[in-house]
Amino acid sequence: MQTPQSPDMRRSQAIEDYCKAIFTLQSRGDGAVSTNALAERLSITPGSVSAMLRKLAELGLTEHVPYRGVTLTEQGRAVALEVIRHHRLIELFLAETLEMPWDQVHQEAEVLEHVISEDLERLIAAKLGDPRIDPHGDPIPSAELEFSEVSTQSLDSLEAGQGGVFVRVSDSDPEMLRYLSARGIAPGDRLQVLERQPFEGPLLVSFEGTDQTIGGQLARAMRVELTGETRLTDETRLTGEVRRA
Amino acid sequence: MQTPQSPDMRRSQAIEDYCKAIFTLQSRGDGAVSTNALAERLSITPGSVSAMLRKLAELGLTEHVPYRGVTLTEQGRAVALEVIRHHRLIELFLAETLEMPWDQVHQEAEVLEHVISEDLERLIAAKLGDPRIDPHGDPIPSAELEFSEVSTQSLDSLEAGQGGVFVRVSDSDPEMLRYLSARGIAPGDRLQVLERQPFEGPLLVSFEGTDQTIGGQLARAMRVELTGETRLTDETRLTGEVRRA
DNA sequence: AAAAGTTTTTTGGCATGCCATAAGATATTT
DNA sequence: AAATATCTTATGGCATGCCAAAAAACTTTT
Repeated sequence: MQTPQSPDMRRSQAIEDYCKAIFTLQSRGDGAVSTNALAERLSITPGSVSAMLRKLAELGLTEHVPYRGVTLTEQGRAVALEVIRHHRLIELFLAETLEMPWDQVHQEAEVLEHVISEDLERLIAAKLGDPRIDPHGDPIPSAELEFSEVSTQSLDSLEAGQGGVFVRVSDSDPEMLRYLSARGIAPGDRLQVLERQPFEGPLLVSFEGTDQTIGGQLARAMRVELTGETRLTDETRLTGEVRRA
Repeated sequence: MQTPQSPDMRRSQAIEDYCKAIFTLQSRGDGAVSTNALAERLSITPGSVSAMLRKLAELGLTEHVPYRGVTLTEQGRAVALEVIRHHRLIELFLAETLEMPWDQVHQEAEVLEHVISEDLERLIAAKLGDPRIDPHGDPIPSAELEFSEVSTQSLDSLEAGQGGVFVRVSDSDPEMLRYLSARGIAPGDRLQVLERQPFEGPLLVSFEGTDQTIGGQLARAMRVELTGETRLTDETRLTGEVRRA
């Protein structure tokens, strides 16, 4: 009576998740994505990934050189961008229209992104005024899947003296979101690293108005768009003296 | 690392669909639901249904007497009602908040009903003001899964002279919804059957203000809550003369 | 009521999607 | 080249569906 599972089986949820994960990993470390990295990201075993990569390649979504890693084709990139667009539109929609707490929208979007129709996507985008940025500060691909990639780096990678705009935090950790929110930190805030403690210690960071000590996973998850300016003198850097914006 | 498919496998989409279908069929024809009826409803083969019913029984969602049909347990009924609540809340939400066309919401809800969280359900319900009726005129189970079943019958089953309120139409057929909508007919309208043509012919039905000729599948899909009043005289019934409300 | 036919249900074999484990293959580092 | 890290290749399992054939139950005929 009707085709079994999905009408278009080139697009299961698992496949979309793989494309998304490859895309994200690809834009961090450049070049091909390793099987292991992918496995870790998706919380499955490398063996499973390996099998799936064969399928993705057959479908024309990726190019996979054995033992060398995988990259997305144009087609695969389109799949990834569409899912990411869905994800971020949904996050914003849930937060704005339904007032869902900021730290909860990701989890919900993770499922919904695979399930909404193109029509619903359009309606949501229209309702929100075709936004380009989601509540975590991530850019939202346009309907035509254009994507303005802003090159960011983790807060943890900054040197003392470097500053920029805190654009987003990995959206997958509600704990972090809650924590940052409670500390009054939000995407869009300008920041500057005042001091780095040695031995992988925390950073002293000046946000608009307040100074905060941030380290560990948090510093690694927070993404910063560099502005390049150095505003600290050698002296202040050495003493750790604080400079207000 | 993690349980394979669904975190709570007592609740896959397929399982929810079975419960919903059994519930619906059970409230139409009373008593147990036959394997075949279920198979037809779900557009799968009886063989597949048979296998699945064993699993449902193991999970405590149904009681299945071989060759005698299946009924829902309390637990199964709860699953069905929850999914139905999701479905109808989503339909209403899409129609009201996102202005999705009336004839499209069902299809979208059919998928979303299985994936929204309890939290999202609450937010949607709150946004809509905890409604009790969905856009098709179907009642929405409460958060506590109380369900006010209104006994309805198909328009086709009415005799000339009988009247009532058109409460809903099977929501699964967008064509019908479009058609009715174009004809200016909507759930909530009062109606009265003026005349039945013999040989399974169409009915002449008076809606608020206008008279319509309705037959075939349409008359069978439209559900009416009887009011019991007979407003036509013998004479008008015979002549088919129209009486306005 | 027994026999025969029809319908409904179950059984058994098979396919697909996706993941796991274990063992072997290849790269990289030392 | 040996050790280590990384990747692939079986192989197996689970969920869900299909089809075809066997079995059970109802119906009709005799």
